Amino acid sequence: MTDAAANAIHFRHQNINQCAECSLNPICLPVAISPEDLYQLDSIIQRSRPLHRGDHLFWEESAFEAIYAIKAGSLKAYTTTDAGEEQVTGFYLAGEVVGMDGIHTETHVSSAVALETTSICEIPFDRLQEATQVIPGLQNHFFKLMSREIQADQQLMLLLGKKSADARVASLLLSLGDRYKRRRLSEQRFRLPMSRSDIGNYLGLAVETVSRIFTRMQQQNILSVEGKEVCIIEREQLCRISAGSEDTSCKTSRTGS
Amino acid sequence: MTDAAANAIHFRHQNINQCAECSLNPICLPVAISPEDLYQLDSIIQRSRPLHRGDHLFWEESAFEAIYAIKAGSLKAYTTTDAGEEQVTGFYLAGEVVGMDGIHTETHVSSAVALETTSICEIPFDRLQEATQVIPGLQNHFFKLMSREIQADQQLMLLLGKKSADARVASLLLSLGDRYKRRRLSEQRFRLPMSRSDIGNYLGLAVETVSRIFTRMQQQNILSVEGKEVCIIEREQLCRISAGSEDTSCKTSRTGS
DNA sequence: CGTGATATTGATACGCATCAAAGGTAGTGG
DNA sequence: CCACTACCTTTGATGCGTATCAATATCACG
Repeated sequence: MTDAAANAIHFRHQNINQCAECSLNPICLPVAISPEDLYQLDSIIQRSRPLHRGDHLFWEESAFEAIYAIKAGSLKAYTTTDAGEEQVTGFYLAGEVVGMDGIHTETHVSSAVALETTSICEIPFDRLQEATQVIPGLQNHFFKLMSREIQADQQLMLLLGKKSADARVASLLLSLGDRYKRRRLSEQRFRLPMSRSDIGNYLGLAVETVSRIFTRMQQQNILSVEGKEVCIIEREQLCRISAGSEDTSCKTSRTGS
Repeated sequence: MTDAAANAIHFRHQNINQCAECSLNPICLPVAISPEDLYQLDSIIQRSRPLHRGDHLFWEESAFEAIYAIKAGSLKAYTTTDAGEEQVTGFYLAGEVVGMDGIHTETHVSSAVALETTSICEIPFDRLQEATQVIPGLQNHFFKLMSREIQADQQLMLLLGKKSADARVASLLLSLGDRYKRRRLSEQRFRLPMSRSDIGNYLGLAVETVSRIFTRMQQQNILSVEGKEVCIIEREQLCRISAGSEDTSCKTSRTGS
């Protein structure tokens, strides 16, 4: 056992176990871990930094050293193309884990930047790996986290490859709703932490297109949008649009394989 | 060859260790594992099935039980949208590992089908997890494999979200070349295992568009295409097209994997 | 209250999908 | 071996969806 770990155990009686008390406990990394093991996990987590809007958590091409759980706030991740433009690869909300892209090359292939004031739990990867060898459920849980990232990415690929602009926006809104719901927040009424430009970039659309779709959906009483505040009025309809089966200006099947 | 490696192979002659003798050894799962551990890994791998063109390795929504290393041949993975169309999410060549999408939900979220006659090494996931607790480098290597999948997906997202049709096709060709190169095959001249329709689906393009781009690039002497046989003549140019800027300088070999 | 960033709205242009049809290729059975 | 079918690929003509350009309008913030 390392000195640091020994220290951590020494401190555990004086220091509160933040993981155990964190409201995100059921959806973050510590899920399904016994209380004793939770102490150990807690001990390797660093919680130094509060980021402000625009601050970077890590940069593309920087050395990969840790993964990061979001305690509060939100981030966007993006890569830079050879031509110098940025492509937003994901939005990360409280309770979600970011930075797993760098494991392979030991260098981050994306940058992560705070969209608002954001608190981070930093988990050094080498320490985490040691912990996975000891704490029973942790390795599997971490595998699942990575697998979820893969699933999410594949959903986005599908969206970018096949769906219309309206379907893309609808999908994003539904996804955000789902994720807020996991945190016991309202699924229908929430605040978009990112700009229209970020949304467009993420969805492969021009800003103007995103804006137009928001206003059109508002006119059709599917949404209510006031700046960054969104309220989903007709969830059913949004699902239908997201799935591609729209009745207004409907186009049926495209590219039948 | 090192003495250790020589010994290992000698030792193996009594109990055949296919992993040790596999030509894909340096790029597949067993990379960076000691000969003794390799033997243990080998023991949990099942090599029963040779797939024929069109045979499925696993189906979407089937239970997740194993991951699969490709010994020879190639696969495509795809998901099915709510509307019933398929979206190709990836092509997998010899030496690559497929099926990691299912870990999270314990159910596959994509199907995998052979593009040609294909040999598979099946690795039961529960056995693999046990092995990662014992074999030092294996857990890390597996993390890296998953991370590589995430990186590849993000490259594709970038491609689908930002790039022109020509850039998409160029990127795919360069990626395939890179991957063949890893296997010590020609980077410039290879056979496309998938149909034009698969390519179009994967890249978010119509079949006709893919076809047109192939012919145009052939006219410009960038490629030579004869059916499924492709030869990259002007790699530099292809890089430039892939990067999106028709005349800025080409970077060195793109990762792509 | 001014100043730059962000968001909306309209007009036009262009890339790619779609439709249509011919040309190739592989696989099958007479 | 050839003929035949079914599928895959290529090529051309046309239209739609979304980007782009341009001009306000609105918000954030010192």
